[in-house]
Amino acid sequence: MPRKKDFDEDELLEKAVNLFWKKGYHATSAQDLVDGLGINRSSLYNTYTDKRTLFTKSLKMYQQQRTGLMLNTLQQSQDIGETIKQIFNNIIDEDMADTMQKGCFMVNTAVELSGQDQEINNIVSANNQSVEDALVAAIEKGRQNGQVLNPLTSRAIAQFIFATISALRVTARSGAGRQVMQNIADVALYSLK
Amino acid sequence: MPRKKDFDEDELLEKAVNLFWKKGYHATSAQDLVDGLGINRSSLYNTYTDKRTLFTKSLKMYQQQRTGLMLNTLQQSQDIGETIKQIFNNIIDEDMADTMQKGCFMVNTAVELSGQDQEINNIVSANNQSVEDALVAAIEKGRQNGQVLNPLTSRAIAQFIFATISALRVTARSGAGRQVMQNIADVALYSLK
DNA sequence: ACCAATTTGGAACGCTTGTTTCAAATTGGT
DNA sequence: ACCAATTTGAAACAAGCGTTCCAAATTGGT
Repeated sequence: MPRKKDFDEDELLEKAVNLFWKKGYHATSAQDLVDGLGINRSSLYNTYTDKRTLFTKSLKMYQQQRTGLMLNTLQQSQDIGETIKQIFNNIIDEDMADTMQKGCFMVNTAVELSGQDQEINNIVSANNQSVEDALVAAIEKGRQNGQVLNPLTSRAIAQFIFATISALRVTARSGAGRQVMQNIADVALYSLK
Repeated sequence: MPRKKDFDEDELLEKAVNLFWKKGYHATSAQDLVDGLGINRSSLYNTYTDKRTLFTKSLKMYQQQRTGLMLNTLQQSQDIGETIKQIFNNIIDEDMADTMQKGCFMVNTAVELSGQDQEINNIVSANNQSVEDALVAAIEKGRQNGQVLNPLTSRAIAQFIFATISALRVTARSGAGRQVMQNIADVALYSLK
């Protein structure tokens, strides 16, 4: 049998995530990837097929990790107000800790590519839908426990919360400071009361 | 004296806006611009210097037109709730009428480039600030007229409204339908009550 | 009608893009 | 120790990128 790869595929995929996340698909060149992953061109191409496939794999890995965390948080929610506040705070802390202002890989990709690439549009849409559905379930549960007084539908509120999350991450990517982020989250939370 | 240009610079600039708006900076090639504007390469380069300059001019034109309209609307506001609702509805109508799902040129650009290009970052930041300030003024006025019960600061609310506008346009760019857009706007408006 | 200024068209530039090729190096199994 | 499979490195690929060049065409002013 042959020799084994002397690098870890997933570890490299994580590096690819960060490269694409920072500069987007078009602005990240094959050379950037070779340099950033620290492997040879050949290895890159015979491991990940091509740039687009590597991008797709990167996006899927990101989605599983990040969205997975959020779905868990929502499923374990006991107090919907606290849960949403916690989600907002996590986002704010993460974005403020990121010196590269990367924002959200999923949102960035949606803006850059979802109008021009059907497969990527599907990944983005499926992700949005799963988060939205988890939000609906958590809000519905909170409503039954008397935690939600807002008379609008749970789905409408869920779509609003999701939109606010997107907005926070676009805001962070544009270089806003913590106070702005906190203000947006505070006003959004106020609307749930 | 020499012959005059046989095309209108601003008219062509508007075409450039639409091209960059649709596909973004990196994905719009010089060839796309030549085809889309319908002029020769030479004319393009000796009129607009280069691709980056053309992009910058396009972005500034968009900013003056769109933001100008919004600032006017806000300055003439008599009922802040109605004004915000009207702004949201205009955005929804415009986005739903756009078969190309272009979203907002300013938001798209912020996501694609503002982290990597200082000059463009400045244009985006200045734009955001002017809209935010106009929102603060209009909210402040509404507050004095008893139209705003929300106890949070006018600036916080302004930043939230601006974020919601961004979110609406990212949502539209991702391909969402009218109902989703309307739901987001409805919940956001509820928070002003 | 002519001159001078400017635009125009088309070819060509050098460079970077994403991708492929292939021989050499490496390694596990027998 | 050898074979077979696989990875690796470096060079090369064609295609497309943004940009420049220059001769030809066009036009206003005198």
